[in-house]
Amino acid sequence: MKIATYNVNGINGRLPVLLRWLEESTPDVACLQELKAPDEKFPEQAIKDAGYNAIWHGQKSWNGVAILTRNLDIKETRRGLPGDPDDTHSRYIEAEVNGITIGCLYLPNGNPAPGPKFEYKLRWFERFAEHAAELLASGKPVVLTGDYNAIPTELDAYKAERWVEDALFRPETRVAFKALVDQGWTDAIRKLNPDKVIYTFWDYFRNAYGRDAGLRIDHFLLSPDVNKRLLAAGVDRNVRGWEKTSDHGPVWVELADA
DNA sequence: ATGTCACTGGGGCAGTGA
Repeated sequence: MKIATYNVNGINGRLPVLLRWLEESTPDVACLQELKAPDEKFPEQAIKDAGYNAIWHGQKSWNGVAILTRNLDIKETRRGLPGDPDDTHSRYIEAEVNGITIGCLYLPNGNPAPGPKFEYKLRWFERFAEHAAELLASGKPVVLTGDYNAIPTELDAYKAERWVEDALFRPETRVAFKALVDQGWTDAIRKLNPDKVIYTFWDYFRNAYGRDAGLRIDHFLLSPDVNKRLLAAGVDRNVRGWEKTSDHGPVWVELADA
């Protein structure tokens, strides 16, 4: 079973890129972030024609998350992150697919930091960690994947020293990410590549992709029994080189059957 | 600081978020 995550940066603007990637990569599950579209503008028919079922949680202009499946039923278990009824951002959707609970998240960017956006990021991170702990305690197989907007370590950023003041790499963000993983999750990409420089994002400025000046901010966290099933993990970095592409590349894991 | 995208309102392009 192949599960992927992809920050599409505008699902309608990137639709040709998304459809091409789905056709070439054929993930069984695809978690999408940054739809940048309200619910009624989700390209439901094009996704269906590509062979995928979908659930989505959209929002006008910003954010927005979706889970797509190919030949698998989706049972939605949560829409929106619990813990703050005043939070209006569409940043979390969760479903049970093929016996696995899959959480698809778009963690706040948090820049500029310090400031209210960074405070929102840290609060969101806390709420997410609480929910993650509950999922872990349930004993069910769980995958939490998406754009975490968190650079875990110096290995995960080109010229990390330039990112120390940025919300993606500030100490508070790194501490929050490490505390989350330390609940008992496995960072799938890092587990299979302990020392390798692997990026999932290259910004649009200064030919970052051409220079491979990237960041690793899209992550797969696996619960212990999913971790035992982990066969492979990778980044479809070539997709970042396509025309009219997102600034993120798709990331995926391959799991053995239960 | 720089730089480049997508989206919105409103009908060109500035403002916003990333």
